[in-house]
Amino acid sequence: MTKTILVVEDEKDILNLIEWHLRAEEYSVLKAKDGIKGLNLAVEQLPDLIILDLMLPGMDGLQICKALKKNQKTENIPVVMLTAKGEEVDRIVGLELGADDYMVKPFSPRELTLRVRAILKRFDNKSEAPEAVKLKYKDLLIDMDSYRVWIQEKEIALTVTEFKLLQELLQNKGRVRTRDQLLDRVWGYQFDGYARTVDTHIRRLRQKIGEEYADAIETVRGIGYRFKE
Amino acid sequence: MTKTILVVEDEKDILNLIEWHLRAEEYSVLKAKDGIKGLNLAVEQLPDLIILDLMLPGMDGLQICKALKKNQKTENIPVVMLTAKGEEVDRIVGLELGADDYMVKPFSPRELTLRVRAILKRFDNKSEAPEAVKLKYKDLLIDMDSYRVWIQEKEIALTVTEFKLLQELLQNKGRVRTRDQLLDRVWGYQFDGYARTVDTHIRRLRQKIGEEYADAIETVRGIGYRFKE
DNA sequence: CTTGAATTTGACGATTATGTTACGAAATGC
DNA sequence: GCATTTCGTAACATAATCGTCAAATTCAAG
Repeated sequence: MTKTILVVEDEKDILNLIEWHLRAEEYSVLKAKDGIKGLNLAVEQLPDLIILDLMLPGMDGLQICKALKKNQKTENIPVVMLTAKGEEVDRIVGLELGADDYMVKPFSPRELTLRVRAILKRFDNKSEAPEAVKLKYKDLLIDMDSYRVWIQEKEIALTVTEFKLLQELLQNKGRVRTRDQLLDRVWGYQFDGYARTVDTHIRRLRQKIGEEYADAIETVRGIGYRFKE
Repeated sequence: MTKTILVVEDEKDILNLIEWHLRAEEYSVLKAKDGIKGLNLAVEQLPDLIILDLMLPGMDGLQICKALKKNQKTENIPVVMLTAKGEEVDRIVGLELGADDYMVKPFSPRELTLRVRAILKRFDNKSEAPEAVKLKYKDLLIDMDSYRVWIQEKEIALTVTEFKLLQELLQNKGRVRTRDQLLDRVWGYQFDGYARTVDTHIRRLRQKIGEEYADAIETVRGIGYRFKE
């Protein structure tokens, strides 16, 4: 679970400094001193994050970034761009080309590690979502990307609430979700409505998906609902 | 079971406002007006949640947070950081240092109490979840996640009360539970029914799980019941 | 073996949780 | 800005579950 970070930087001292601080934070570090090597390493090792100097021999940071974002394998790896003071004009360009953050040299080690941690956390969450974009139960298929549902190839029109409810139940197939849990996760914790609201939506959902699948949403009396395993 | 919340905030008005709203929600409130006192109170009283202003005299929110997370006794207490608008830069830092949520002033009382409730719930679940979710005795298997019970792969339909009763006995395999204990733990301490009620449910339970397993629930005359080791 | 207490058992009415439908308000789309 | 959809709530219907009671049975002690 320890994260790997690729650092592409031609100035040896800075490279080592960064490496040292990242290792202190228990990250695994890969190093490259020019753009070509950096790009190759990135594709081979698929690190969890890439720190990229803007000015590089061989192939500069912008080009590498562009290349990374074009490659399906690497397009989702977050990139932090390092720029020297005075290169500020290029900031926007760098971000537009797909970099996810930047830092202006000189930066403090503390700033670096905080930034890295923050970005990794952000992308962790991101990558959790796309994990399962599609859920299935028998011939019922739901696509979390497009918020659509099919039963035997035929699309079923669900409202957003119904969709989320179905998704939440299906995602936890076999586990009972209490009404409170469902309210929290489908409606959001800021909603303070009645638990009966859940019932009503369960009812509508069941109606729309037809008897066979309606029965798959089991009522656990006194607790809540559960999608049949 | 009423939760205690420590509020560390130097502005008297805000402190009282927060206190008032939390009390309205039946929380027990501790107050501190500077960081040092806050930290001491936290360690002494071990509240269930700490609301921490970022800007404080004596010792600022970040330092306190850091200190709390270093102390084994307090490291698992959730912290909500309060930041004034414009201090947003510190958000990440605050969260990185272990705060579990933050709120930007000014916030509405409603937002506060909802947030508090959500966080407490989240942490409640955390400490409950890692418990064993499955119990076994011979070919009898119970799954606390789905509230289901099987005997030799065949599912047995139990009501929630029966399920909890079985679970309670099985969890304390070999130990005798008095009827009063069972009433407390299965029905809840607020229930004031007769001990005979337990008998009836034991009866129904025994009936449903079949002779072999019925016999595993032993009657300890004059005391209560015990699940055979 | 007798006896009283404890437990088992079955029945029943009460209670409670959920299903169902309807309706007005809010959100959404055109 | 109007028409339509979607939502949350309430009210009622239905069904599952419960707690209590009382009679039957078992148990243990003498």
